[in-house]
Amino acid sequence: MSISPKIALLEEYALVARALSAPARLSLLEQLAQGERGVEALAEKTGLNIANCSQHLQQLRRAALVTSRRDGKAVIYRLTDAKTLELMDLLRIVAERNLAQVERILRGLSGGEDAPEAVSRADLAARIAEGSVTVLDVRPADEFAAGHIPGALNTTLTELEQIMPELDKSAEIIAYCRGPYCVYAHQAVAALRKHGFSARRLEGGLPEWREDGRPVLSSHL
Amino acid sequence: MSISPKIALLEEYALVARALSAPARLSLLEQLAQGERGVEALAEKTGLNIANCSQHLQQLRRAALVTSRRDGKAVIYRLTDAKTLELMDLLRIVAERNLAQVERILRGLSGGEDAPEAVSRADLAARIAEGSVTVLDVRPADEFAAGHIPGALNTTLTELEQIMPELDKSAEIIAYCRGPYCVYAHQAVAALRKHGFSARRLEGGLPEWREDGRPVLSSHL
DNA sequence: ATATCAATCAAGCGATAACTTGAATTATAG
DNA sequence: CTATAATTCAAGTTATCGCTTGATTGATAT
Repeated sequence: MSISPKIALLEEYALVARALSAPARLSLLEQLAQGERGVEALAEKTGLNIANCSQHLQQLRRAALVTSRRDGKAVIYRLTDAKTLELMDLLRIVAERNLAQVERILRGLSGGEDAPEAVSRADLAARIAEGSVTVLDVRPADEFAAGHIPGALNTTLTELEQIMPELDKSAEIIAYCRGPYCVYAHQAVAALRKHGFSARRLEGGLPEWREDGRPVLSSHL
Repeated sequence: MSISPKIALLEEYALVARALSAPARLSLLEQLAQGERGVEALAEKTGLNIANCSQHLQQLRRAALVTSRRDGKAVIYRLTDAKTLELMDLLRIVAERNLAQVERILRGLSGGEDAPEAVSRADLAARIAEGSVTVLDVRPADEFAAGHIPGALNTTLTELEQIMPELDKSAEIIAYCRGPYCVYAHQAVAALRKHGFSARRLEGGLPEWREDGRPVLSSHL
């Protein structure tokens, strides 16, 4: 005898939520938000064992949050559509608004200082146009190469201190990274402010910037 | 040694998703979307054991999707804010758009027939104003009493066939129930159409209608 | 205070999930 | 056709989840 359609529906909705309920899978989704990737590349970026990574990706696929295609012997995964991003974002918003623990972690990232408000993407676009900001891309070099905001400077957190002397102290620095789940920009802003720079974080990251239809530059194809 | 803040953040986001990953909890949220309730009432409506129900509610509270207050010896739960509804809705949208299984279930609810498009709440409001529709509330009587669309007729699915003769065949019937997770309206529309009525489903349910700021009538306070 | 009712806590059971390891597929290259 | 590389499958272990049962807490009413 079949279970009630009501329960069957709820099971399906729950399946989608369950796919989002493991940190490892959220991490994979964050990577995929940057662009499509193969299993091996995703495993390396997220620090997962390859078989394990593949299994997580299959769960995401079952929940229809990602899709895959074959390219030779590789299988390339990507986000199904913008709704996946919306879900991730809403999840984060609810957690940030209501969970004390999240606030504590974010405060910790900012070195105890009060972090300034993030800059909206529209504001950044306007300020880039008038040339009054330095844009800092705080992601690994390969992700920067795959696509970044035109005119952005690329640095990792560890290199940041070394290149600080070269930065223009008179212009405000806007840092961004992979997106709302990524903490690099938070940490970069904290480090810069500690050294006397005027710095803020971009709201969202490259995926959101791209989603807005704003220009993205790739170093090599 | 503490884990990285990055992972800690993802754990928190995952906690919210996990709270949404059990059909029982989605069912509780659906009930709470109707209005605040005590544990016992929720247990009865969802068919859960009381202790079990309490535990599920606590998980929802840990994820900040619901809040609770004491009222005498009772503990009253309610949705934290509209974001919780948004999350539930987005979950449903992703599942409906991308999961074949969901489509199959929904088609089954409509008795194999092609179900007509749902009516938007704005359209219904306009048509109520001009008096050209019969509004049907397909929820249990107690929920109807607690709040319903003014002018709506209340019936359960089982009683529907008996009251059909009293219904105006010339006016279109718009059925609604608890909301997008609820299947009563789907089933009522299917039954009505099978009997030759012109019937459609309201998009969303009473919680969404109320959220829009539209009038809601309670039979007793 | 004691009794009562609503809700929560605590312990135990079966089922499921995450991760690891090693084998099996699938598509290309030689 | 065989070899190789990328991915998936399968099996096993440990941990966690959902549910049940019985005891406990917290707030009223007698």
